[in-house]
Formats: sequence, C-alpha cells, structure tokens
Amino acid sequence: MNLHVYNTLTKSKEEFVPLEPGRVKLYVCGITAYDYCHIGHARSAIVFDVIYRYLLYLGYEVVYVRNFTDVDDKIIRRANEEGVDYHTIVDRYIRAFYEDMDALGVLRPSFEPLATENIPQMIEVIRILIDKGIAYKAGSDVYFQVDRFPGYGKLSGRHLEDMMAGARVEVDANKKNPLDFVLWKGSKPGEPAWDSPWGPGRPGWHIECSAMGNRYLGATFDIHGGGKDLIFPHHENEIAQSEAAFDQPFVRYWLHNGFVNINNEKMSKSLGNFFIIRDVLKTVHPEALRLFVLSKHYRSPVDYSDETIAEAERGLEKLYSTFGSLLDRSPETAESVIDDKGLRSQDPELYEEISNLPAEFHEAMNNDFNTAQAIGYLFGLQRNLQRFLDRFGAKNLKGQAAALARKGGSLLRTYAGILGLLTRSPDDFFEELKDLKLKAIGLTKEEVERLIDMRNEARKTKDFSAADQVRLDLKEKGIQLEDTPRGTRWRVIL
RNA sequence: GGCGGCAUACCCAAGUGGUAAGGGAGCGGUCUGCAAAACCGUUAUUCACCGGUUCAAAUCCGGUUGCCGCCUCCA
Repeated sequence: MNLHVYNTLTKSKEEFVPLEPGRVKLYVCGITAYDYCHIGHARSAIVFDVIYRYLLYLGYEVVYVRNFTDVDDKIIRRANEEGVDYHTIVDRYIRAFYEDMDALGVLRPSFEPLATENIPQMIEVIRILIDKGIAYKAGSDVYFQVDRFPGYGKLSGRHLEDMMAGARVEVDANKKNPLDFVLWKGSKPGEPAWDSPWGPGRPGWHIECSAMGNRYLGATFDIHGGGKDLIFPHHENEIAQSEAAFDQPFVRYWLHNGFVNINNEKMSKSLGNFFIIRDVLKTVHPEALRLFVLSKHYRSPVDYSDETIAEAERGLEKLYSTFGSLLDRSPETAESVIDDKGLRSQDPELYEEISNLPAEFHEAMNNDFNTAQAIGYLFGLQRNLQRFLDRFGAKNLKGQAAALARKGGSLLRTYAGILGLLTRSPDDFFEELKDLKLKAIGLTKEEVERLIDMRNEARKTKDFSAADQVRLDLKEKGIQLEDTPRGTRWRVIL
C-alpha cells in the first residue's frame, strides 16, 4: 500500500499523490512568539517532524515551510505589560522555541518566514481581494466578507447559517456580517504599524499564512498541517483568502493533530493546566517525550501524566539497553563469512523479524503515519535481538552470530531514526539520563560512585551484609544497582 | 443550540469485515552470593450497552449511555 493520509477536508483516508511527482510542498502553522511553548506545541512539532522525516525517507524532495507569527495582539499586550518593545518579546520566545525544538530533535524546515518580513506580500493579497469585491474597508480595518466566498465552511463542516444561529460571535459595528474576519487592522497610536493603502496598521492573523505560503510554495500546497484547534477559524479563513484571491485549490491534504490532555481535559493557556517543554525536560529525557507522543496515533487525544511519560521513558531505556549490549558484544565480522543462509541458521525467528521489519514499518507509516504500530514492530525486533544476545550468556558474539545481531541493530536504529528515536549512542543516552535524574534527586555522580566502590570492596571480602546495606541505602535515594560481568552499573529510578 | 471525535485487559495503546500487535505493571520460573536488569511462561472466548446486516463484526448500520473537542485566542 502506498502512503495514505487522513484528509480533514474530505474526512477520509486518501492515497497521497503530490501535485508534482517526487516533490512535496508542506506547510505547517508555527507559533505566535509571545510565551514559552508547552507540550501541546511539542506534540504538533514532533508529529509533523516525523511526517517530514518519513516523506524524506520515501525519497521526496520536501519544501517545508513553518512560519512565525511575530506581530499580534498577544505579543503587543505582553510587550506593554513588560514595558518593552514587541521585538524584545518576539526575539526572546523565538530563541526559546529553537532551544526547545533542538532539544527535542525537531528538524529545521526549509523556510521559516516571519510575518513582519512579508507585509508587502500580505498587502498584495488583500488588494486582490478588495479589487474582486470580496474584502472591504470599514473604519481603519479591512475585512474579508465571508458570504462572498461560496465554499466558506467546507473544511470545518459548518454552514454560515448555523454559525449565525450559534450567536457566540462578537458584535462589531464595522462588520457587514459578524463572521467577517479582519485582514488588515488599523493601528492605535503606539502600536507597531506598517504603511498600507488603507492606512497604517498590521496584518490580521490569518492572512500571513496565505501570503507566505503563496510566496514559498505557490498557490497550491500538497499538505497543510496544524493542531485540530486551528481548523476553525484559522484554516477555514486561509482557504477563503487564498482560493478567493488566486482562484486555485489551496491545499490538497489537510492534516490535523489531536491535543495533549491533562486529566482528560484539553491543555490550554486559558485553563492554566499546561506544562512548558523546558520544565518537562528538566526531569524527562527529550527522546522519552518523543516516544510518548509517537506511541499514540497523531489524530487521537493523548493524556499526559507522570505515569504515562515514565512508561515511555522505561520503554526507551529498554530499546537503548538492547542496542547498547548489542554494540558491546557484536564486534565487526570478516565480510567473507557472511551469507543469508548462514545468518538465517543462527536464529530463524530473528532472521525473519529482521527481514520483515522494513515492510511492516512501511505498512504502518503508510497508513496515515501509524507511529504507534510502527513502534510496536520496533519493540518486536528489540525483544528478538535481546533474546538472541541472551542465548550467548555473557559471551561476546562471533562470526555469523555477530553479523546477524549487527544487522538487526542497524535496522533498529535506521527505522527508529525515522521517528527521531535512538539518535544517540547508548553510552551518551544513559549518561544524559543519569545527569538529568541525578540533578532531579540532588546527588552527584562522584557520591554515587564512591558508595558503589565501597560496596564492591565489601563484596570482595564476602561481607555481603555490608554490601547489601549500601545497596539498600542507595535504593532509598533512588539509585538502582545492577551487577554485570563488566562491573556494577547503576541508574536513577524516580 | 450547531458541528465533530472517542469508549479495546490493572494502566497506556494498535487493530476499521476473517477470528484481539506492542509497552508498562503483576504473578511463576531461569540467571544471581542475594538483588537488579534481561529472558521464558502467564494475565481480554473478548472489544461501553442494546438491537440489526453478514457464512463471519472490536471493525458495517440503527439506537442508548458516558466522556471530550470546536463554534472566542489556542498546537
């Protein structure tokens, strides 16, 4: 099966066929830079990062655009609260955004335009809409007249009449219809302003995506993504603006990710129940957050809790642990002795698992990016690899056995890598994890290792009660010991 | 009020017509000085409930209940 994606516009799964063969135009709504990002932003970023990585893996050339909204009411309000220029706010939070995204291993898109660097493009779109009689000036603002665009409501499945009846729309004397939305907003004194044919002002929120998308991707994008909450009004309005202005279909496939919930309720600024990424990463490994997000289908809601994130972290440790012992115990083998028959004879079940993984992984990902299922297959391979290693006890693997293990390991890393997982060396991963957790429980590596040395001295003299006491003390502090043939290893359990 | 989504074991979770993936946790075993980790075995005749279609339904249709989201800034 080729790649199929769920399209919000048609409410069904469709085969993905880009407009131009081999080339995908991808646009994802970025952030408004007025605050730190929370894990809902992280989910969206991770989900579309994986979609981007998978499209690249499939061999597409991907032009990926993700914008920054760097002028808007919330930014201005924040700047006023702090008594600083709005640039100060924007710079601070864009920098923080990059820190968070880099920590999470989210790849940079091809283009990351700022709204304020594309004002002329926006003015041009608004001018076209006014010329066509679809937008109108009222007071110092310019509005889009929704009843002049016949398809209005097609993405969110609403009808103008229903929305009117809903009556939750704010009344504005300037608007011909309460659902009309602002394209250009006249500035009050002291607010950031740009010159325009309609007087000094700033762009409305929706117009930036239409203008910047058109600039970097042309009139029609293959994929446009964002959180489910953007479907209405943001994406509905983008469609109206772009299709009314350019007379071409705006987007072929609309993809929307589900929310992160806390106690089964949407995490949001207004409810105040949100966790910002940088706080979470003080105690949770970034790849664990990734695994957590990708363990569920991207369109479903996910409930975030200490328990669910800890489960993800344990799973990640398991993957790295197997991968690590595999690297330690399967030295490079002379190429001459490797052949498929020989490999298979080492362990037919593992050999099958290895042979099947690529097809299984593709099948899962081609089914609307079913990362949860793909991860299930990765764990299947991990278990078979670990079982194979265990058959050799503490001994290193040799010859064909080592070759088979290495083959499995490299496959595991390749496919996990498409999900942005197993991107570190196991040693680095466990070091990072230790540093993170030690900081959280307030111990240093030196203290722990000193106690472990003491215990091992006691063990040498067979003073097991003293040794066990040290182990118990450490366990109470959150340090779990593991005696291995290569010495005592330890990890922090929270 | 309008529109939409979800309900699978102790917990998380995949599965959208062919007879219940995977992870966590628990229990029994192997290994270990003892542990831990790991491995093996085990934990849903059953998929919120009631009807219907079908040779066959967790999957399709109708109804009921419960939860959630959008309609206002929101990933």
